[in-house]
Amino acid sequence: MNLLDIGVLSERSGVPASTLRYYEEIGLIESLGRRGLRRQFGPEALTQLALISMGKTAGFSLEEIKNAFGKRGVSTLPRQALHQRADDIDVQIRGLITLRNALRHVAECSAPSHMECPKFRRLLSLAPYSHAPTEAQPGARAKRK
Amino acid sequence: MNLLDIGVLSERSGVPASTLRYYEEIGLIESLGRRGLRRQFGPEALTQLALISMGKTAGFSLEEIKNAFGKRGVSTLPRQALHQRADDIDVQIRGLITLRNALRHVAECSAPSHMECPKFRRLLSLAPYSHAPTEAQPGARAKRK
DNA sequence: TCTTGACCTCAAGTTGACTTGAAGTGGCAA
DNA sequence: TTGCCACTTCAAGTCAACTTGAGGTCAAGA
Repeated sequence: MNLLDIGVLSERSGVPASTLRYYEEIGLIESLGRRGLRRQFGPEALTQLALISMGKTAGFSLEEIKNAFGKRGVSTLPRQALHQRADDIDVQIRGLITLRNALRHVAECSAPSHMECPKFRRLLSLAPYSHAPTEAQPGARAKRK
Repeated sequence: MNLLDIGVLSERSGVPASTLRYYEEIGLIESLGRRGLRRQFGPEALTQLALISMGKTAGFSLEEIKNAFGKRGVSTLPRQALHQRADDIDVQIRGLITLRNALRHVAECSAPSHMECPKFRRLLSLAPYSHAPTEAQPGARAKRK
């Protein structure tokens, strides 16, 4: 059987072994057994890690990712909640498009202060939550390396 | 002049006053003066906060956001770095689209485990970094509420 | 003038997501 | 059989980004 040693999974996924152990500890992924001391993972762990990576990028906490996709690919969330997450991501995508355009603009515009550039301000007016007194963005949380 | 009291800015932006003070302390935003003790902000602060919010969503650290857009709308980054950021965001957008589709699929698919659903796996194969042994995603950092 | 309440400062605490370090284990090549 | 070394556990440390708390200040309405 094609089980992956934690070291191999770490190398293939780019996720440090210490992080994989941590993910297993909090129930985000599952190892299928041991060879000696070493954890062995199934090949689907790679897919799961890609999913986790994307979920983190989307600003979901590990707990939320766990609920949405589960350890063995089983979601604990009701359909409605999942669609809500998807809707949040749509909003986020629109924000990112605006941000990307703003960055490209800043890179090219020669105005000394972008805050005073009308084109820049028009770009930002398209932000999905630029006028939002409403609390908290999509899955917004702080980020680290 | 139409200056905003910190309380008003907080209410309009949805950002807690304590956070606004923190942002000023680290040089991310700037108050234009005081009325008594109270900080007064210019109306462009609202735009800046929208930008900060989007930058956070994109996974940038406050330090990076500061460099990219500056306190007074002045970037300290070279053009090339700004375009690089924009490129990173493009990658991230593609990841989010994949994730959104995966969530919608999970919401509708009746397979007991999505990991074994061929459609789900095909969806994920479109992830921009699903096979990446390469380090660190775009501006990937950890997130909080 | 007096009170109120929203602000102020500064230090310390919190949170999620890891990382690090010390001390131990076990499969495998020499 | 002996080393080696990549793994193991467990506790403690780190980091960004805030939040909280104690004690203080001041503008404005009663």
